[in-house]
Amino acid sequence: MTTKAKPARQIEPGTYEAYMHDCPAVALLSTISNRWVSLTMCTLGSYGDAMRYSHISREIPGVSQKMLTQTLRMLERDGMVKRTATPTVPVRVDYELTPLGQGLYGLLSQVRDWAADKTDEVDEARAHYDTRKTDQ
Amino acid sequence: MTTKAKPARQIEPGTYEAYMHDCPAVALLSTISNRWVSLTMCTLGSYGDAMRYSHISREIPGVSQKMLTQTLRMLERDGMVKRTATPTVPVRVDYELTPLGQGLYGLLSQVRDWAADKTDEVDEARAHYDTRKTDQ
DNA sequence: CTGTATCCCAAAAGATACTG
DNA sequence: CAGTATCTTTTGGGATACAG
Repeated sequence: MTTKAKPARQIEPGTYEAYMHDCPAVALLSTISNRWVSLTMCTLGSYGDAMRYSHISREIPGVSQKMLTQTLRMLERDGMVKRTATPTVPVRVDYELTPLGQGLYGLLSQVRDWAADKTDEVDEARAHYDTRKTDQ
Repeated sequence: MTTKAKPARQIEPGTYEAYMHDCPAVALLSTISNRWVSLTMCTLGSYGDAMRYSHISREIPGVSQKMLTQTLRMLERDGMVKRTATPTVPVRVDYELTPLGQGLYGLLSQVRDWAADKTDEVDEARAHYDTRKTDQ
């Protein structure tokens, strides 16, 4: 039936293959690996306290109201963010990281710091790449 | 990144505000915070050696050749990945992480492991959220 | 103030075909 | 094998209006 030498691939637990084919984990990683998600998590996490909607909005460069609301909803649904609405007039809504969200923030903040630290190095690599491509 | 003119706010260095308004770093963080970027980096990093194009392609669930090529190009340009073409027939191309890329992988792998570990907890949070929203 | 609801466009991504 | 080129579809995301 098959002409392939290896019809069924065995994936050993704990190997690199185990990660990539663990679809639920890949799906969650894909969800986290999103521009507005990481910026929102970093904003809430680095402030370290509950923030009002308008405050978050001001702190994230270029985010639209639609995307911020959408992202906060998703993070709330995933249990990363706790939303607290105070029924004053006008209404006041605060967002803060849950313990789960704080755990993720601990990792994302390292990525953020890495990015800040390596910005120059990456810029140089880009300039070098573009120069080579233009020259030849 | 920001198109609007910002009022001259005073931002103390080292504060949480310093991070979010350091636009080059935010831009780089936004670039990294991408589904195919993180999956590609995790695949290359966890394999720990050079991988052929077709090998990478097989290891990333659902990636199209267009997106994989585009992502690898971007990572190469940013200095994260080294591309080596061997002019055999047919051609053989290998990709591997640079030291810069390995540094980032060290952080992304932790995010990946976190995602694998917290998948169940996130699923529960989603189920709880959806139940509450349906009931009321 | 904090949203929700539309409309709409641009960009991202998938599918397919073709090539060195 | 490892792409490139082109086309189509889908999604992301901005603008606007409006409501609790």
